[in-house]
Amino acid sequence: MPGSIKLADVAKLAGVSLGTASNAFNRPERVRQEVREQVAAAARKLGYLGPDPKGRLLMGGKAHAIGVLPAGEISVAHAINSPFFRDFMLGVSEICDENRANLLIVSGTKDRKDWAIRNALVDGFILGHTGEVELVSQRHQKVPFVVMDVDAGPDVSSVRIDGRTGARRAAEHLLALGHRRFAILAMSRRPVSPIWHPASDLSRRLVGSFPLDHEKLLGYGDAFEAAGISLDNVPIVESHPPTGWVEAGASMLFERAPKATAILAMSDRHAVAVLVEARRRGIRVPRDLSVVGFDNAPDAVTSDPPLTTVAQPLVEKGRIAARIVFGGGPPRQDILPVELIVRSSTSRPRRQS
Amino acid sequence: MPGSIKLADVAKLAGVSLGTASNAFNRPERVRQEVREQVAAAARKLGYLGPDPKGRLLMGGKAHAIGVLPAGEISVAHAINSPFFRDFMLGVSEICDENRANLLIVSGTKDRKDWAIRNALVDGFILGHTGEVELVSQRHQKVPFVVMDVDAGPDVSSVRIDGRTGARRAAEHLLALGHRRFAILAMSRRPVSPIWHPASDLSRRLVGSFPLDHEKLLGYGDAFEAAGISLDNVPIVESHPPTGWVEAGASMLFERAPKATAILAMSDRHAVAVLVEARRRGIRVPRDLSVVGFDNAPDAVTSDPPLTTVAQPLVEKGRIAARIVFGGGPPRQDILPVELIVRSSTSRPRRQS
DNA sequence: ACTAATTCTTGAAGCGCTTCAATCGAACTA
DNA sequence: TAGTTCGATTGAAGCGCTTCAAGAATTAGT
Repeated sequence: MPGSIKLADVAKLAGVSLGTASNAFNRPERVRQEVREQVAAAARKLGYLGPDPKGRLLMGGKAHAIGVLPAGEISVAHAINSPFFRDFMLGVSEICDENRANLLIVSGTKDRKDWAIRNALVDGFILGHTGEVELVSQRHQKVPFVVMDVDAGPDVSSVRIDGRTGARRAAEHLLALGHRRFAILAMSRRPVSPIWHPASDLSRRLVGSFPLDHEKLLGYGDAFEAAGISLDNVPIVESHPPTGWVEAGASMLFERAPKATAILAMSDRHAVAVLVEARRRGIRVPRDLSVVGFDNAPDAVTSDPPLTTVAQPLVEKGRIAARIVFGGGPPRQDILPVELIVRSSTSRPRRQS
Repeated sequence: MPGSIKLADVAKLAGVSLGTASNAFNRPERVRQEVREQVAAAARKLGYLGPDPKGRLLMGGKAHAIGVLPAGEISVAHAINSPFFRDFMLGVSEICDENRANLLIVSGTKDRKDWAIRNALVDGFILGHTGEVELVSQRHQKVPFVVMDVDAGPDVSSVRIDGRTGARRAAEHLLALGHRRFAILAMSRRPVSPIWHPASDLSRRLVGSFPLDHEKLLGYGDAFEAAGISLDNVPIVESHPPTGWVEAGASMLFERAPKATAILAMSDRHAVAVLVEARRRGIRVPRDLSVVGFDNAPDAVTSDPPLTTVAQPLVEKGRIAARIVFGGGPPRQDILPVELIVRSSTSRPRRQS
């Protein structure tokens, strides 16, 4: 509404100065009771609901909100739809509640994120693992922020997990069960259709991945190597969960790597896709095929069969990240532990090798 | 950072006026290429990332975000955890993405909501069905808003469902199957332990409910009446889902209304709690007990057995609400259709009456 | 070459509020 | 009564940016 009442109007009607009116609202104790009531009365009469936050903000005020940018180029809708994100946000929102702050979810492609980082009205940011460009620009921002799942150096707070160890545990588990023929369903962070990587130089393997995804690959490799298997001989399919192409990725895996007895999936979302696709093809898990996921997202428990997976403390991760943003202390780098959780999607292979 | 660079600094270094510098960023076409580059260069040199949104905001700018206040007194964490809310938010976020806006989730108790409504930096609000006090104060706000699931009169936009009809369909379905002994697990919006309503005056039945919940009660009543049953003789337990007391509510229902052959649950969350509690007690659904939910939230499909429920178009509801906020047209009141979906949680009662 | 029509820039006036040094008054000494 | 105190007000100076009328520079028109 144009010409809406402002604090000045209230002050005038109450017969006090602007400053006093402001105090009446924000520091009542500094204003005589009588005057306070006059101001309140004037406000009521004019239908004034209190100082406009826009004005307050400018003068060094807080926005009472922190922003979260999900990882990768995904929409808010996709983010909310992801069990991983949801658990993470649970932790974040818990701390927001504690700090009486709101939660702003920002999304979209890189361009849009850059824009958002500069324009969002928040007191701090939690950045889903994001490229260096954004990091650099962040440096100059005056709001605290934390990056997830990537080491951005000692000047930047980050919270991540030991992905390499986690992935190694997953592969070791399968090796211990006797598996020797593997396939990997890898994470892509870009919205493209599944990519088949038959056997090639490691460094050129994942095209749409983030550092964490590479770490996982290395972790699988660590375990393989100890067992005398070369990661370079393990087929890989890379696929992007939010767009729903992950089922196609699982399908591609079955088509092109039919001899694998065990599949290492870089997320539970990927693993569930394998489960679904396996059932569609009449392949029984874990009898005919073992599958191990990553994250221990909520759907790892509800899937059929429940997933053997590498658990990361998603909720706690959210809490820590949010605390860092609110706390605003010196930069710190947290690395959270991971843990293999064995459920029912893995077993010995039917016939050795 | 105190003393951080501002637009004025950039302007000075570039040797142009403040106004021109502003235009260089916001309306590049109005500035000569050469000058534009000077400004850009100056900005780069100073590490200036573009106009601070706080300043922009004041001069009638947009916050590029809309706020969502979940219904009832719940935390952001609880809200995110609710499948109902998630589906709804999916629709909202879709429209936010379209409008390149962010999504602010506000939560908490009434006090905090009032505060948030006045202070959140957003261009509009979606209010989970909320009491009149908040409505009234909203009237004076200058941002567009829409209320969910409650008719707030012709001056206020609202989106709701025909809860009464939906509830009637649910009860009619059970009646048609031959059920005569019912119990209702009702919705409470307040974080209190379950409340037992044996048989009393209708108007005093639900203590922590919202209008929609009352509508549902009336809908059940409509069906009962047509079958010669009085709603007043149907036992009711009222419970609050977010706090986890809903399982206790289901349990209370089994304790105090052991003879019911069918349970009408006001949400799928309630219905699932009944399912869980039934299994715990060795009561088989639908053989020994029929259960019908409400909402058709995601978990209605994944529950065991899948729920017979009254579907409401949750995602679409979110879309419509968000469009109203962004569209900002004249107030409108939408009523969305509901539809009974029969799955496997209902069947004929084992022995008549 | 000179005026008319354009395109660019400028400077100043806010946007709505908070802050803070300075002022005012009244209650309190001595 | 004059001199202190101390809390309650005031007034003006911003916060960082956008806007807009008005002026300057450039281009077009004849």
